[in-house]
Amino acid sequence: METIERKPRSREQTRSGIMVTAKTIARREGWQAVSIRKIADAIEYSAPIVYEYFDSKDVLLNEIRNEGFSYLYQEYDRILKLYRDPEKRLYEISLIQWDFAQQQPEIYQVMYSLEGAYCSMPVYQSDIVQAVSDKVSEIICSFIPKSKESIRRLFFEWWSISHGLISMAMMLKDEQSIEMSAQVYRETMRRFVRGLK
Amino acid sequence: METIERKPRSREQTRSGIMVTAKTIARREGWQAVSIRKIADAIEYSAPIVYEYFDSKDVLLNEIRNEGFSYLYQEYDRILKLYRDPEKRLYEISLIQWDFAQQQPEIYQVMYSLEGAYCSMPVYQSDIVQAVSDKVSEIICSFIPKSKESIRRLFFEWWSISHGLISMAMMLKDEQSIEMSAQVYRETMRRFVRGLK
DNA sequence: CAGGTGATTTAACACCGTTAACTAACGACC
DNA sequence: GGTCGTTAGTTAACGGTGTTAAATCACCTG
Repeated sequence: METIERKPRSREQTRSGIMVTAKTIARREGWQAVSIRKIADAIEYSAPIVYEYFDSKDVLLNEIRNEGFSYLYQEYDRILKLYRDPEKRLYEISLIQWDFAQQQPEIYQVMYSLEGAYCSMPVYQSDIVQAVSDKVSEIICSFIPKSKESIRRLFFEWWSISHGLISMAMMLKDEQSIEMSAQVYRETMRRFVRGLK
Repeated sequence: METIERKPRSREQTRSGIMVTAKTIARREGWQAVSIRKIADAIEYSAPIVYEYFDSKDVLLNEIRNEGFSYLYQEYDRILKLYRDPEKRLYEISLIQWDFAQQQPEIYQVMYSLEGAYCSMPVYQSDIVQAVSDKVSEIICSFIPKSKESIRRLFFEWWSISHGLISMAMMLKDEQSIEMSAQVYRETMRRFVRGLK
């Protein structure tokens, strides 16, 4: 039997409200300013309510991280349906990575524990991260089928180069124009993709 | 009559003791476990004493970060005296970056605000970071003299690729052998250096 | 009406960074 | 000797954190 909704919000609404609020505060004031009490205030509840939805702050951050990887997974899928050429595919996926980091920096930060957005759970223990890795690895493999080991190395290299340029651009955003960083990113990723064949 | 059990230490000794202790705790338990009180306990003083030496925790972390960049500066200098070939120079400097991150991960973390080692002060405002940047830029310039803008882009690219591989290797250290990461690092940096001429 | 049940809050604990107020020891001067 | 100022070091406190146990309140059922 469905209970009557006293509050105009369903359980799922409240849950996602907590996540949205956390991200909003993080975007405005940085992750280190995100506290359970501040989130509770914003959603007009008391602090312990947050623990009805998330076992700890750590799992809340982990959920947001997974949300980020999940979004990337979707977008990668979209690209795979749009293009057939492996070169085009990998390059477009690289661009998605960049755009994502620009448009939702607070999520990107929590995904890689950047700028005080600490999440103790290791990334690789998440299924969605594994799925994203597999998807990209597959594209690299479709380039030139190589040994599993080689594919793994190339994926590691692609991921690292992309992440390195993105995180460094974030770090230097106040002294180096985003447009210049974006140019270097595009050139570098294009060169990497070309170098694969 | 109870005597003072605390060893008489000079001001400079105490100061560096604080920094060493902070790094030791960070190495053992991670940066998020480093607190002023814990440091004070370890050096057998009360918490406010730490503030006699550092205005805030932020300043303390910034000092440790600068110490890290200062070490790199020294090592880069050593390389410049050892080799004349620009290609060799840049490659060796890349290797120093890697070794440093492996041997003193806690310092590397605070240098780039990784893994909860948050330091609010922006890196580029530090003179020593500027000096390190200039040194590497000079080497890149000695390769093929190009426009200031091009040098800047190449330095940004070198720094990002190196940092990307290092931070990703750190992140995946429990599921991907360091030796494999090191191999990819060496190959990638070698390829980058070769590509410059 | 009484009782139970689930949602929600209050109060508390043990920490955190940071600062003000206090104490104990020491040397200088009268 | 006694009084002062200085200094090193402490304790105690403030407002904040994540987290949990206990208390409260609104509602449905018997």
